[in-house]
Amino acid sequence: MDKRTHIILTALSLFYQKGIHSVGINEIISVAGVAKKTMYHHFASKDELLLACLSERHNRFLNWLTHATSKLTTVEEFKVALISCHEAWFNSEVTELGDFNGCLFINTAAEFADPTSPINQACKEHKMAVQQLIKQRLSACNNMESSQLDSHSHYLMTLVEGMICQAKLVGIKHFPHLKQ
Amino acid sequence: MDKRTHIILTALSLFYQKGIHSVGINEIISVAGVAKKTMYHHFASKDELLLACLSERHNRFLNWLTHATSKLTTVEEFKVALISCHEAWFNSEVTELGDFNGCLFINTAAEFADPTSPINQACKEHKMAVQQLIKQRLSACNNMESSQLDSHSHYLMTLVEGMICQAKLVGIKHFPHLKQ
DNA sequence: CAAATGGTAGACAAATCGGTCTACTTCTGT
DNA sequence: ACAGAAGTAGACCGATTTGTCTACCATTTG
Repeated sequence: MDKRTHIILTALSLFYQKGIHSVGINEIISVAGVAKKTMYHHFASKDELLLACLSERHNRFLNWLTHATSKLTTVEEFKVALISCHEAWFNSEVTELGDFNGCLFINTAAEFADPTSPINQACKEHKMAVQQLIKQRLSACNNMESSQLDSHSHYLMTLVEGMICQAKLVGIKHFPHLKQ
Repeated sequence: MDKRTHIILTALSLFYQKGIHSVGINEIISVAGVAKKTMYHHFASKDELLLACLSERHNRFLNWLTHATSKLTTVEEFKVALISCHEAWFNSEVTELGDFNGCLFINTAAEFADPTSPINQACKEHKMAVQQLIKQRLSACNNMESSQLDSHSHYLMTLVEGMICQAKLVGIKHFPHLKQ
Protein backbone atom coordinates (compact mmCIF):
# COMPACT_ATOMS: atom_id res chain seq x y z
CA MET A 1 0.00 0.00 0.00
CA ASP A 2 0.99 3.59 -0.54
CA LYS A 3 3.03 4.79 2.43
CA ARG A 4 1.22 8.09 2.52
CA THR A 5 -2.24 6.58 2.77
CA HIS A 6 -0.95 4.03 5.26
CA ILE A 7 0.24 6.83 7.51
CA ILE A 8 -3.10 8.61 7.12
CA LEU A 9 -5.10 5.51 8.02
CA THR A 10 -2.93 4.75 11.04
CA ALA A 11 -3.11 8.32 12.31
CA LEU A 12 -6.83 8.48 11.66
CA SER A 13 -7.46 5.39 13.74
CA LEU A 14 -5.33 6.70 16.62
CA PHE A 15 -6.80 10.21 16.49
CA TYR A 16 -10.32 8.84 16.43
CA GLN A 17 -9.86 6.46 19.34
CA LYS A 18 -7.69 8.63 21.62
CA GLY A 19 -8.10 12.24 20.56
CA ILE A 20 -5.65 14.54 18.80
CA HIS A 21 -3.45 16.01 21.52
CA SER A 22 -3.24 12.63 23.25
CA VAL A 23 -1.51 11.10 20.25
CA GLY A 24 2.07 12.14 19.43
CA ILE A 25 3.99 11.91 16.20
CA ASN A 26 6.26 9.27 17.69
CA GLU A 27 3.30 7.05 18.50
CA ILE A 28 1.89 7.43 15.00
CA ILE A 29 5.11 6.51 13.20
CA SER A 30 5.75 3.70 15.66
CA VAL A 31 2.33 2.12 15.08
CA ALA A 32 2.56 2.75 11.36
CA GLY A 33 6.05 1.20 11.29
CA VAL A 34 7.45 4.14 9.40
CA ALA A 35 10.42 6.44 9.81
CA LYS A 36 9.87 9.95 11.10
CA LYS A 37 11.49 11.40 8.00
CA THR A 38 9.00 9.54 5.83
CA MET A 39 6.10 11.09 7.68
CA TYR A 40 7.56 14.59 7.42
CA HIS A 41 8.30 13.94 3.77
CA HIS A 42 4.59 13.56 3.09
CA PHE A 43 3.18 16.01 5.62
CA ALA A 44 4.65 19.35 6.60
CA SER A 45 3.36 19.14 10.17
CA LYS A 46 1.08 17.29 12.54
CA ASP A 47 -1.69 19.73 11.69
CA GLU A 48 -1.44 18.93 7.99
CA LEU A 49 -1.50 15.23 8.72
CA LEU A 50 -4.60 15.84 10.79
CA LEU A 51 -6.20 17.75 7.94
CA ALA A 52 -5.50 14.82 5.63
CA CYS A 53 -7.09 12.48 8.19
CA LEU A 54 -10.18 14.68 8.44
CA SER A 55 -10.47 14.71 4.67
CA GLU A 56 -10.16 10.93 4.51
CA ARG A 57 -12.78 10.50 7.21
CA HIS A 58 -15.07 13.01 5.56
CA ASN A 59 -15.00 11.16 2.24
CA ARG A 60 -15.46 7.82 3.92
CA PHE A 61 -18.36 9.02 6.06
CA LEU A 62 -20.25 10.80 3.31
CA ASN A 63 -19.79 7.85 1.02
CA TRP A 64 -21.25 5.54 3.64
CA LEU A 65 -24.15 7.86 4.46
CA THR A 66 -24.93 8.32 0.78
CA HIS A 67 -25.20 4.60 0.19
CA ALA A 68 -27.02 3.90 3.46
CA THR A 69 -29.83 6.29 2.48
CA SER A 70 -30.00 5.57 -1.23
CA LYS A 71 -33.27 3.63 -1.36
CA LEU A 72 -35.93 6.11 -0.42
CA THR A 73 -39.50 6.90 -1.33
CA THR A 74 -41.24 8.69 1.53
CA VAL A 75 -40.08 11.09 4.22
CA GLU A 76 -40.92 8.53 6.89
CA GLU A 77 -38.86 5.82 5.22
CA PHE A 78 -35.93 8.14 4.88
CA LYS A 79 -36.12 9.15 8.52
CA VAL A 80 -36.15 5.52 9.65
CA ALA A 81 -33.26 4.66 7.34
CA LEU A 82 -31.28 7.64 8.62
CA ILE A 83 -31.76 6.65 12.23
CA SER A 84 -31.18 2.95 11.59
CA CYS A 85 -27.91 3.37 9.77
CA HIS A 86 -26.63 5.55 12.61
CA GLU A 87 -27.63 2.87 15.10
CA ALA A 88 -25.56 0.41 13.09
CA TRP A 89 -22.64 2.82 13.31
CA PHE A 90 -23.07 3.17 17.09
CA ASN A 91 -22.90 -0.60 17.40
CA SER A 92 -19.69 -0.63 15.36
CA GLU A 93 -21.34 -2.72 12.68
CA VAL A 94 -20.12 -0.43 9.91
CA THR A 95 -16.66 -1.76 9.14
CA GLU A 96 -15.46 1.21 7.11
CA LEU A 97 -16.17 3.56 10.04
CA GLY A 98 -14.29 1.50 12.63
CA ASP A 99 -15.03 1.09 16.33
CA PHE A 100 -17.50 3.79 17.24
CA ASN A 101 -16.13 6.61 19.34
CA GLY A 102 -18.43 9.49 18.56
CA CYS A 103 -18.01 11.90 15.70
CA LEU A 104 -14.38 12.64 14.81
CA PHE A 105 -15.31 16.16 13.75
CA ILE A 106 -17.16 17.00 16.95
CA ASN A 107 -14.28 15.54 18.95
CA THR A 108 -11.65 17.40 16.95
CA ALA A 109 -13.50 20.71 17.10
CA ALA A 110 -13.51 20.34 20.89
CA GLU A 111 -9.70 20.38 20.85
CA PHE A 112 -9.40 23.13 18.22
CA ALA A 113 -11.91 25.69 19.39
CA ASP A 114 -10.54 28.62 17.41
CA PRO A 115 -13.05 29.06 14.57
CA THR A 116 -10.42 30.66 12.32
CA SER A 117 -8.22 27.54 12.48
CA PRO A 118 -8.28 25.45 9.28
CA ILE A 119 -8.90 22.38 11.39
CA ASN A 120 -11.99 23.83 13.01
CA GLN A 121 -13.20 24.97 9.60
CA ALA A 122 -12.75 21.47 8.16
CA CYS A 123 -14.98 20.16 10.95
CA LYS A 124 -17.59 22.79 10.23
CA GLU A 125 -17.51 22.06 6.50
CA HIS A 126 -18.05 18.37 7.14
CA LYS A 127 -21.19 19.09 9.14
CA MET A 128 -22.50 21.42 6.48
CA ALA A 129 -21.92 18.74 3.84
CA VAL A 130 -23.89 16.21 5.90
CA GLN A 131 -26.66 18.74 6.34
CA GLN A 132 -26.63 19.29 2.60
CA LEU A 133 -26.85 15.57 1.88
CA ILE A 134 -29.82 15.18 4.21
CA LYS A 135 -31.56 18.08 2.55
CA GLN A 136 -30.92 16.70 -0.92
CA ARG A 137 -32.11 13.24 0.05
CA LEU A 138 -35.20 14.69 1.67
CA SER A 139 -36.06 16.78 -1.35
CA ALA A 140 -36.19 13.60 -3.44
CA CYS A 141 -38.92 12.04 -1.30
CA ASN A 142 -42.36 11.71 -2.88
CA ASN A 143 -44.30 13.34 -0.07
CA MET A 144 -41.90 16.14 0.81
CA GLU A 145 -43.42 19.60 0.79
CA SER A 146 -40.73 21.96 -0.45
CA SER A 147 -41.92 24.71 1.87
CA GLN A 148 -40.76 22.67 4.86
CA LEU A 149 -37.61 21.33 3.29
CA ASP A 150 -35.23 23.61 5.18
CA SER A 151 -36.83 23.24 8.56
CA HIS A 152 -37.29 19.47 8.27
CA SER A 153 -33.75 18.74 7.09
CA HIS A 154 -32.48 20.98 9.84
CA TYR A 155 -34.62 19.09 12.34
CA LEU A 156 -33.27 15.71 11.20
CA MET A 157 -29.73 17.02 11.45
CA THR A 158 -30.34 18.11 15.03
CA LEU A 159 -31.73 14.67 15.85
CA VAL A 160 -28.75 12.87 14.33
CA GLU A 161 -26.23 15.09 16.12
CA GLY A 162 -28.00 14.47 19.40
CA MET A 163 -28.01 10.73 18.81
CA ILE A 164 -24.27 10.73 18.16
CA CYS A 165 -23.56 12.64 21.37
CA GLN A 166 -25.75 10.38 23.47
CA ALA A 167 -24.29 7.27 21.90
CA LYS A 168 -20.79 8.38 22.77
CA LEU A 169 -21.28 9.88 26.20
CA VAL A 170 -23.92 7.73 27.84
CA GLY A 171 -23.70 4.71 25.58
CA ILE A 172 -27.23 4.71 24.17
CA LYS A 173 -27.06 2.59 21.03
CA HIS A 174 -30.63 2.38 19.79
CA PHE A 175 -33.38 4.94 19.45
CA PRO A 176 -36.61 3.09 18.67
CA HIS A 177 -38.85 5.90 19.94
CA LEU A 178 -37.41 8.36 17.39
CA LYS A 179 -38.72 6.23 14.54
CA GLN A 180 -42.20 6.69 16.03
CA MET B 1 -12.11 35.40 47.37
CA ASP B 2 -10.99 31.93 48.36
CA LYS B 3 -7.78 31.06 46.49
CA ARG B 4 -9.01 27.55 45.81
CA THR B 5 -12.24 28.64 44.15
CA HIS B 6 -10.39 31.38 42.32
CA ILE B 7 -8.06 28.78 40.80
CA ILE B 8 -11.05 26.61 39.89
CA LEU B 9 -12.88 29.47 38.18
CA THR B 10 -9.79 30.54 36.25
CA ALA B 11 -9.02 26.99 35.13
CA LEU B 12 -12.66 26.38 34.26
CA SER B 13 -12.75 29.41 32.00
CA LEU B 14 -9.53 28.43 30.25
CA PHE B 15 -10.50 24.77 29.89
CA TYR B 16 -13.90 25.71 28.51
CA GLN B 17 -12.58 28.18 25.96
CA LYS B 18 -9.47 26.33 24.79
CA GLY B 19 -9.83 22.66 25.71
CA ILE B 20 -8.02 20.64 28.34
CA HIS B 21 -4.77 19.50 26.77
CA SER B 22 -4.30 22.90 25.16
CA VAL B 23 -4.10 24.57 28.57
CA GLY B 24 -1.04 23.95 30.72
CA ILE B 25 -0.58 24.34 34.46
CA ASN B 26 1.74 27.29 33.90
CA GLU B 27 -0.90 29.15 31.94
CA ILE B 28 -3.52 28.52 34.60
CA ILE B 29 -1.40 29.80 37.48
CA SER B 30 -0.18 32.70 35.39
CA VAL B 31 -3.71 33.85 34.52
CA ALA B 32 -4.91 33.18 38.06
CA GLY B 33 -1.96 35.15 39.45
CA VAL B 34 -1.07 32.38 41.83
CA ALA B 35 2.09 30.44 42.69
CA LYS B 36 2.49 26.92 41.40
CA LYS B 37 2.89 25.63 44.94
CA THR B 38 -0.47 27.16 45.88
CA MET B 39 -2.15 25.29 43.09
CA TYR B 40 -0.54 22.00 44.03
CA HIS B 41 -1.39 22.68 47.65
CA HIS B 42 -5.08 22.57 46.78
CA PHE B 43 -5.05 20.00 43.99
CA ALA B 44 -2.95 16.87 43.78
CA SER B 45 -2.71 17.00 39.99
CA LYS B 46 -4.07 18.60 36.84
CA ASP B 47 -6.64 15.83 36.61
CA GLU B 48 -7.96 16.59 40.08
CA LEU B 49 -8.18 20.27 39.25
CA LEU B 50 -10.11 19.34 36.14
CA LEU B 51 -12.48 17.18 38.19
CA ALA B 52 -13.10 20.13 40.50
CA CYS B 53 -13.81 22.31 37.46
CA LEU B 54 -16.25 19.77 36.07
CA SER B 55 -18.02 19.61 39.41
CA GLU B 56 -18.25 23.40 39.57
CA ARG B 57 -19.62 23.57 36.04
CA HIS B 58 -22.05 20.77 36.72
CA ASN B 59 -23.53 22.55 39.73
CA ARG B 60 -23.69 25.86 37.93
CA PHE B 61 -25.33 24.36 34.84
CA LEU B 62 -27.92 22.30 36.67
CA ASN B 63 -28.79 25.21 38.87
CA TRP B 64 -29.34 27.41 35.84
CA LEU B 65 -31.38 24.79 33.99
CA THR B 66 -33.49 24.13 37.05
CA HIS B 67 -34.43 27.79 37.38
CA ALA B 68 -34.87 28.33 33.65
CA THR B 69 -37.51 25.60 33.50
CA SER B 70 -39.25 26.20 36.80
CA LYS B 71 -42.51 27.74 35.55
CA LEU B 72 -44.25 24.99 33.68
CA THR B 73 -47.76 23.75 33.09
CA THR B 74 -47.99 21.83 29.81
CA VAL B 75 -45.58 19.67 27.88
CA GLU B 76 -45.59 22.16 25.03
CA GLU B 77 -44.71 25.07 27.32
CA PHE B 78 -41.89 23.11 28.88
CA LYS B 79 -40.50 22.16 25.49
CA VAL B 80 -40.50 25.78 24.35
CA ALA B 81 -38.90 26.93 27.60
CA LEU B 82 -36.24 24.25 27.31
CA ILE B 83 -35.35 25.26 23.77
CA SER B 84 -35.51 28.98 24.49
CA CYS B 85 -33.22 28.89 27.48
CA HIS B 86 -30.65 26.97 25.45
CA GLU B 87 -30.88 29.56 22.70
CA ALA B 88 -30.10 32.21 25.31
CA TRP B 89 -27.06 30.16 26.34
CA PHE B 90 -25.89 29.85 22.71
CA ASN B 91 -26.06 33.62 22.39
CA SER B 92 -23.95 33.99 25.55
CA GLU B 93 -26.78 35.79 27.29
CA VAL B 94 -26.52 33.62 30.37
CA THR B 95 -23.82 35.32 32.41
CA GLU B 96 -23.22 32.45 34.83
CA LEU B 97 -22.40 30.12 31.92
CA GLY B 98 -19.89 32.44 30.26
CA ASP B 99 -19.14 32.85 26.56
CA PHE B 100 -20.72 29.90 24.80
CA ASN B 101 -18.29 27.32 23.49
CA GLY B 102 -20.37 24.16 23.37
CA CYS B 103 -20.83 21.75 26.23
CA LEU B 104 -17.79 21.43 28.49
CA PHE B 105 -18.64 17.81 29.20
CA ILE B 106 -18.96 16.82 25.55
CA ASN B 107 -15.71 18.65 24.82
CA THR B 108 -13.89 17.07 27.75
CA ALA B 109 -15.13 13.56 26.96
CA ALA B 110 -13.69 14.02 23.48
CA GLU B 111 -10.23 14.42 25.03
CA PHE B 112 -10.67 11.67 27.63
CA ALA B 113 -12.17 8.85 25.63
CA ASP B 114 -11.35 6.07 28.08
CA PRO B 115 -14.74 5.27 29.70
CA THR B 116 -13.07 3.96 32.86
CA SER B 117 -11.37 7.30 33.51
CA PRO B 118 -12.95 9.32 36.36
CA ILE B 119 -13.03 12.34 34.08
CA ASN B 120 -15.04 10.56 31.41
CA GLN B 121 -17.37 9.22 34.09
CA ALA B 122 -17.94 12.71 35.49
CA CYS B 123 -19.00 13.82 32.00
CA LYS B 124 -21.35 10.88 31.70
CA GLU B 125 -22.84 11.53 35.13
CA HIS B 126 -23.53 15.14 34.21
CA LYS B 127 -25.48 14.09 31.14
CA MET B 128 -27.47 11.56 33.14
CA ALA B 129 -28.31 14.24 35.71
CA VAL B 130 -29.57 16.56 32.96
CA GLN B 131 -31.63 13.72 31.52
CA GLN B 132 -33.04 13.09 34.99
CA LEU B 133 -33.96 16.74 35.46
CA ILE B 134 -35.78 16.83 32.12
CA LYS B 135 -37.67 13.70 33.02
CA GLN B 136 -38.65 15.05 36.42
CA ARG B 137 -39.76 18.38 34.96
CA LEU B 138 -41.73 16.61 32.30
CA SER B 139 -43.49 14.36 34.76
CA ALA B 140 -44.82 17.46 36.55
CA CYS B 141 -46.61 18.71 33.45
CA ASN B 142 -50.40 18.58 33.50
CA ASN B 143 -50.86 16.81 30.20
CA MET B 144 -47.99 14.33 30.42
CA GLU B 145 -48.96 10.71 29.96
CA SER B 146 -46.72 8.68 32.22
CA SER B 147 -46.55 5.87 29.69
CA GLN B 148 -44.56 8.10 27.35
CA LEU B 149 -42.48 9.79 30.02
CA ASP B 150 -39.31 7.84 29.29
CA SER B 151 -39.45 8.09 25.54
CA HIS B 152 -40.44 11.76 25.52
CA SER B 153 -37.78 12.90 27.99
CA HIS B 154 -35.26 10.89 26.04
CA TYR B 155 -36.42 12.58 22.86
CA LEU B 156 -36.06 16.05 24.35
CA MET B 157 -32.58 15.18 25.57
CA THR B 158 -31.58 14.12 22.06
CA LEU B 159 -32.91 17.38 20.68
CA VAL B 160 -31.02 19.48 23.21
CA GLU B 161 -27.76 17.63 22.64
CA GLY B 162 -28.13 18.11 18.91
CA MET B 163 -28.81 21.81 19.35
CA ILE B 164 -25.67 22.24 21.45
CA CYS B 165 -23.52 20.50 18.83
CA GLN B 166 -24.94 22.52 15.97
CA ALA B 167 -24.61 25.76 17.91
CA LYS B 168 -20.94 25.09 18.55
CA LEU B 169 -19.84 23.63 15.24
CA VAL B 170 -21.84 25.49 12.64
CA GLY B 171 -22.91 28.46 14.72
CA ILE B 172 -26.67 28.01 14.61
CA LYS B 173 -28.02 30.04 17.49
CA HIS B 174 -31.79 29.81 17.20
CA PHE B 175 -34.12 26.92 16.50
CA PRO B 176 -37.59 28.35 15.89
CA HIS B 177 -38.80 25.33 13.88
CA LEU B 178 -38.21 23.01 16.85
CA LYS B 179 -40.79 24.88 18.87
CA GLN B 180 -43.24 23.95 16.11
C1' DC C 1 25.80 4.77 -15.66
C1' DA C 2 24.03 8.42 -13.04
C1' DA C 3 20.76 10.97 -10.77
C1' DA C 4 16.70 11.54 -8.38
C1' DT C 5 13.27 9.79 -5.37
C1' DG C 6 11.54 7.57 -1.41
C1' DG C 7 12.71 4.96 2.17
C1' DT C 8 15.29 3.47 6.96
C1' DA C 9 17.07 4.30 11.95
C1' DG C 10 17.82 7.27 15.13
C1' DA C 11 20.49 11.22 17.15
C1' DC C 12 19.52 15.74 18.17
C1' DA C 13 17.45 20.44 19.29
C1' DA C 14 14.49 23.60 21.50
C1' DA C 15 10.43 24.06 23.79
C1' DT C 16 6.99 22.63 26.86
C1' DC C 17 4.81 19.41 29.86
C1' DG C 18 3.36 18.09 34.83
C1' DG C 19 5.22 18.13 39.11
C1' DT C 20 8.73 18.89 43.17
C1' DC C 21 11.34 21.68 45.94
C1' DT C 22 13.77 25.51 48.58
C1' DA C 23 13.65 29.73 50.88
C1' DC C 24 11.06 33.18 52.37
C1' DT C 25 6.76 35.94 53.70
C1' DT C 26 2.06 36.73 55.31
C1' DC C 27 -1.95 35.64 57.49
C1' DT C 28 -4.68 33.55 61.19
C1' DG C 29 -6.25 31.22 65.53
C1' DT C 30 -5.44 30.20 70.23
C1' DA D 1 3.12 36.26 71.15
C1' DC D 2 3.75 32.39 68.83
C1' DA D 3 2.83 28.24 66.00
C1' DG D 4 1.30 26.60 61.99
C1' DA D 5 -0.98 27.03 57.84
C1' DA D 6 -1.18 29.29 53.43
C1' DG D 7 0.95 32.15 50.46
C1' DT D 8 5.01 33.94 47.15
C1' DA D 9 8.69 33.45 43.15
C1' DG D 10 11.00 30.69 40.63
C1' DA D 11 14.75 27.17 40.06
C1' DC D 12 14.80 22.61 38.90
C1' DC D 13 13.72 17.66 37.26
C1' DG D 14 12.68 14.12 34.04
C1' DA D 15 9.79 13.12 30.50
C1' DT D 16 7.71 14.28 26.27
C1' DT D 17 6.57 17.33 22.51
C1' DT D 18 7.17 18.67 17.43
C1' DG D 19 10.34 18.97 14.12
C1' DT D 20 15.30 18.76 11.82
C1' DC D 21 19.20 16.46 10.38
C1' DT D 22 22.90 13.01 9.14
C1' DA D 23 24.13 8.88 6.99
C1' DC D 24 22.90 5.22 4.53
C1' DC D 25 20.00 1.95 1.44
C1' DA D 26 16.75 0.58 -2.46
C1' DT D 27 14.35 1.54 -6.51
C1' DT D 28 13.36 3.69 -10.54
C1' DT D 29 14.12 6.60 -14.51
C1' DG D 30 16.48 9.48 -18.14
